[in-house]
Parts: sequence; structure tokens; C-alpha cells
Amino acid sequence: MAGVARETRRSGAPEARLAARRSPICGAGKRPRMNDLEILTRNAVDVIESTDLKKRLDHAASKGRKLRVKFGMDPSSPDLHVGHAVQLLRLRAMQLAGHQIVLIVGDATAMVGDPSGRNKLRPQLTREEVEKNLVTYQEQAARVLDMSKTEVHRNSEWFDKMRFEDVLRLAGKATVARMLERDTFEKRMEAGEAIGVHEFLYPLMQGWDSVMIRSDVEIGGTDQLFNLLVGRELQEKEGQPPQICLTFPLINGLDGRKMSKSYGNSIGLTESAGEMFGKVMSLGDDVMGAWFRLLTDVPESEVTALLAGHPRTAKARLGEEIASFFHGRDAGRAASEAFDRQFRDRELPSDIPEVTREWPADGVPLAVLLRELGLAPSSSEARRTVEQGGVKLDGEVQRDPKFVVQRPAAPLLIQFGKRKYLRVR
RNA sequence: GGGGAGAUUCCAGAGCGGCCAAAUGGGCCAGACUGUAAAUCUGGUGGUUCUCACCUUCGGCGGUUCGAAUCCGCCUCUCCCCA
Repeated sequence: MAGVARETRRSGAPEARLAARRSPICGAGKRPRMNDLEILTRNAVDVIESTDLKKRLDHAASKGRKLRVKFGMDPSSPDLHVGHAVQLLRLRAMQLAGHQIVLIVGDATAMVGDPSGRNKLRPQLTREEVEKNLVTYQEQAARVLDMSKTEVHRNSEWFDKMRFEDVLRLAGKATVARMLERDTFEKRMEAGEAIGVHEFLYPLMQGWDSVMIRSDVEIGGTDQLFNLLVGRELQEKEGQPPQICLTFPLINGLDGRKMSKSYGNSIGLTESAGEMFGKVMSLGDDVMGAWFRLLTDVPESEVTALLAGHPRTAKARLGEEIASFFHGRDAGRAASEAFDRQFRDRELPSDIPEVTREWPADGVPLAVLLRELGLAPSSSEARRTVEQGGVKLDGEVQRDPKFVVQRPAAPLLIQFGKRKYLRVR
């Protein structure tokens, strides 16, 4: 199904730099052709409508007309994670291929709250909260996209100008029956959960965004299909060619649930290489294949071979690929090595922070010390961990939370649980 | 407008006058084991200078009682059925 067309080459300095710096994932530095269906739709679950997409891509390639590719970000939670990366990587491929990426920051829609995948009424955000998240969002998107070539809009640009009359007109473009077809609404109805009337407006707003920016393609997670399709319908009603909808798999979080910052099971795009690597290593063996295919550029034949081999080796490779994409090869490798030293070889990490504190003459009980150093959130928590043998002082397990620690002559090494290390003096 | 059900600790969900800081499962934390921060098994999981005791918590505010998450009143929010 790979598109057969001659390569259209052109040189663009900033693009080249970006490609060089972060080559490993999408297209390994090779810029995809504008109509390379294979690369642009890799991993896609739904492609609506694929013949139309092919046609438009070919047209774009021959006329040199960029397609406008829309991606909406909901600034209601302030962090992007690797789950978003699945889609961002496709956008990046499109961008490298020469298409125009249009990011919509859904500041107006965020005040409604996307009902997708929710079994709960979402709290509506205030303007201030949205503003704050918006800034960090763009910084994070810049980890994957060349923002200098990316168009960014807030949808408040047009929604703020609408009067109630306009809202009614928009609302009139959909029917309740149509809205209720949506699986999340259906499930919530069945489960007897709350559905706010304003939530029906969400898909319409997102769809209206497509009309306003005249998108050719919109990308989203599989849970976005309904919203994307509404965009198509609205565009048709407004006399525009309906956008192509591409959906990509949602990636599960570290614990198998949907990846979300609020579940604490995500890997954020701005996390350190060490953090990323370690979190990947905590994945269950059975999801490695999906992660390889969705988040790395490792060829299928190699993935198959890795999965057939030792899971530990495969997972380490996965972690290294992911950490390398965001932080460079060297950092990725370093993270992998540091992990091996700490967890496989059980050596101490090389970068143990050291703190200095005040010591009363008669010392400090261990549990209190741990809390004061911030290793434990409360002294009860500290006590439990100590009693369970989770705390080592200079390498020795200390099971007595009341053990009094005196001012140490040399910095005292404290190991709290598996991951927290600290030296105090 | 009428009738019914419900709001519990991070989440789901028991409890229905004292034995409740509150079952169980998930998550999380620790330990054992290991190939890893996988899997599995074990323990822990409100706070307090802590095995006792005390303090805060079961939508909100009051009340009944020696004693309430549990009973009563009002309030807020949600769901269902009927109109």
C-alpha cells in the first residue's frame, strides 16, 4: 500500500536540524514524501476515508500544496505524555513530509470538558487554569514538532466571538439521537451517570474548529473518532471538503489502565532520560510489542526478533529507544547503563543528592528524620517503611523507627525504598 | 410537577447505633524471589515522638443518644420512573 511517487526534495535548514537531532523515530532522517501513505498513516486504526486521503495526498504532492493537518490538545490537564506521542509522531512525519500542522489549543472547549472516555462529568475549568496549562503544552509539543513551522490557534479565537444566537445555530446542526449514538454517552446513560447538556456541545465545538481552520486531515486517538466525524459533517454542511479522519491507538499506562497523568501511570514528554527508561522497565512484558510499534522506529523484523528473545533485553532496548528519542542517543544509553548498575548490579546510583541539616544534640528519631528530609510524606509512612525493612543507613537495614540518628561524622547514606537515595550531614 | 434511589477513605464498592480509621478488589508502598521498577508470593496503606492513647475523616449544616458513617430535620448534588 506504499505510495509510489517520486521523491520531492527540498532543503530547509531548521527541518534538517530537527530531523538530525531526533532521527530515531519517524523516518530516520529520511524525509517522507508528501504522499507517502505508508508512513503518514502508520499504526492508524481508522482512516476515513482512505481513497479520498490518497487522492488528496497525490494532489498535494503534484501541486506542492500542503495539506492542513489538525490536532487538538485539551489544555485541561497540564502534561503531555508518551500516549500523546503516538499521534504527535504521526504529525511529525506529516510535518517532515511538508504538510502544514495546525495545533488547536482547546481553551474554549476545555471549559466544557471532553466527554470522551469519561464516565464522569468533568469539572469545568476556569480561564486562568487553562491559560496556565497552555504555555507548558506548547513547550512540550515542541519536543516532537518544529513549532516554528506549526500553526497554533486557540479555539477561543472564534468561540469568544459567538453570540448565543450563533451557539444555537451551531447546536441546531446536530440531533440528540446522533449524540446519543456516541458510545461514551450511551454507556453513561446505561450506568445512570450524569451527562451535562453542555457536553453535547463538545463534539460540535471541536468540529467547528475544523470548519474554522479548513482542515484537510484531523488526527486523534481512537476515542476521538466521534468528534472527528462531527467535524466532517459540519464541514460538509458549510460547503467545505470534509476532513480525512485518522485515529491512532490509545496507549495504556504503566499499570494497564488508560494512560493519564492523574493516574500517575504516565511517562511525560519532559521527564528525564533515567525516569523514562526506568518507567519503561516497569511495563508488563506483554505490552512491549505495542510500544515498540507505536513509539519507536525499530523495523518490524527486528521487533519480532526482540520479542522472541529475552524480555529483559527487549525491554531495555525499548527504554533506550524512547529515552533516546527525547534526550539523544548518549543520554538514552547512559540511562540504560545507570539502570543496570542500580537495579541489576545493585550498585549505588552515581548522582545521590546530599543535604545538610541542623542536628539537635541528642539526635533525631529515624522516622522523624525521614519525614523531615522529605523521603516520607508523614512519619507514619516513614515508620511503616522502616518496620518493613525498606530503609538502609549506610547500607545496613534499620528496622527500628525510633532509632536515634546522631549527627554523622561523614555524610550518612540513607536508602529509602528501592529508589530514593540521599546523603545527609 | 409527582414518586423512588443515592452521595463512604486515591478509585470502585461494603457497612446501616457501639466490636469502624471503616470489609473486599484495584492502585500505591515495602519485602521475598527474579530476567527488570515484569510475573508471582507476603505484608502494609488517614494523622500524631506511634504497638497504648489521642486527633481528623464517611456530601453540608443542625439535632436525637452515654455513644452516629449508621437514626431524625433541613440543605446541596446525582440517578431512575411517571407527567
